[in-house]
Amino acid sequence: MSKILVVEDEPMVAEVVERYLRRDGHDVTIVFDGQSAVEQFARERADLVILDLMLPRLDGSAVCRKIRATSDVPIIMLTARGDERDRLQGLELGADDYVTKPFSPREVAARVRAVLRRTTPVEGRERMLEFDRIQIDGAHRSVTIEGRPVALTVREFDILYHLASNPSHVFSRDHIVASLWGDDFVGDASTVTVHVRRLREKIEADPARPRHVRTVWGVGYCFEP
Amino acid sequence: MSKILVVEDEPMVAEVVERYLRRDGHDVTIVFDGQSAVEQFARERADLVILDLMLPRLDGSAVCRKIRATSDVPIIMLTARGDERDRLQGLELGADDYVTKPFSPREVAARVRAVLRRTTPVEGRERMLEFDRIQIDGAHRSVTIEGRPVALTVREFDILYHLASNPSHVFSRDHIVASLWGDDFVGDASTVTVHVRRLREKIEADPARPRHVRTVWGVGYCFEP
DNA sequence: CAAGCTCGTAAGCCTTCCGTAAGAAAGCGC
DNA sequence: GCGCTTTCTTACGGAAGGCTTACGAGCTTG
Repeated sequence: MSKILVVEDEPMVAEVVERYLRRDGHDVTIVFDGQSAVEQFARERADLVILDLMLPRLDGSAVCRKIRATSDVPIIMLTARGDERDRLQGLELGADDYVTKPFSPREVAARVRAVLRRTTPVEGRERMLEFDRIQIDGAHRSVTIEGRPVALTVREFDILYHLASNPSHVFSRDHIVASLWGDDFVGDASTVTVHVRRLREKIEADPARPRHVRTVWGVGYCFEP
Repeated sequence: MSKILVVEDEPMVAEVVERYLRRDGHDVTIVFDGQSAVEQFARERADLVILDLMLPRLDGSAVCRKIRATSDVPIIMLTARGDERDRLQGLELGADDYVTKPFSPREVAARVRAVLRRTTPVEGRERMLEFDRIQIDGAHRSVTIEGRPVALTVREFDILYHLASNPSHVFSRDHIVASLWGDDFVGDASTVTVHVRRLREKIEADPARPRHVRTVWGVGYCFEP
């Protein structure tokens, strides 16, 4: 789901938090001191940072400043119990939220969900794509062909929607992989081939001679109304 | 969305709160002392006031009283850390809710949403949703299927109502949790799964093959008339 | 206070989906 | 037509997501 960087010097705390975040499907990286945090963040941008204020080598506020210098990534601070100074410092530095110790890992996970919901904008690309024979409803994630509803899987729908949002434009397999799976997908572009195959099985009258999802030899696929 | 007046003398805090409220689509005005608050409110009525109790020139309780003299606008108090006296004073003065410092901006935003939900009656709320086989009465919170009344629990009804108010629109579990439980719910979205299961048990002819509350794999649930 | 409901959590099962690999077929240049 | 590359097709094991069930806590009711 999202890449989260946890900066916490107490291994036990870090571990518990990690477990909870992983359960929410996040990709978690842990570092135990401030210096490593900055380095790690420079190396690989996270979608959210959980930052303890008390850290060895480089304290939380400094880390926050350094990160803020180059990024608007949401930051959740872990502060000592209700310390007024900490709080002000945190807000001043641009933390998006903070949790005071002692905290429950659940609470942290909940905050993470809330912040992510807030910061990752709801997909605005939920258009309705209508053609003579085929309608693709982005909001409902449903497809009808000649009035008949067709059940597509997540991948199939995403591919169809992607292609159909630019009719007769040719997309390479690599492009499709990058758009739908993300750049960090380690795998073969041939996966797309299989999905297209299954997609055709569902939406084409004759899957062997596709009419809507055409193959452009040596290049990729394109959607024709 | 709504016009909100923030009365807070600490610019940093005010700014963060403002940022959060704006993200929720509100129209935010900030003033830094009590006297200005009263004047500003007289000049332009707000839909909600966020009021620090400790203020220069004219303190929060006085401001609250003055505003209350002419308006029923919802007021959210910001009080010093868990000070019992402050809290009582706040409620006594007619505040609708209060948040104790130190607070997270997210918490304030959540309270604002909650208060607005409470105080501004949403149009179309408590509607009567009628379909061929199912009638859902929002006002009486009752449901009939083929003329036969069905007893649903609070959660079950809320979920059904939520889904049915947008037929064939797909809602993710997370979305449902956020809408019905609120942002500050600490818990698993799988709870929804269980409630849906129980709901189906009551309204579907064959719960294993649901007709009305359909699962959209990898996405969520949707209601079909 | 006992009985009954409702709700949230956890655990195991089951279905569906996904990615890969490998051989078959098709398109291209010659 | 012949080799070569690209795409199609198929099958399969693992993973992910959803379903189901059970249970304890909390609340209400009698």
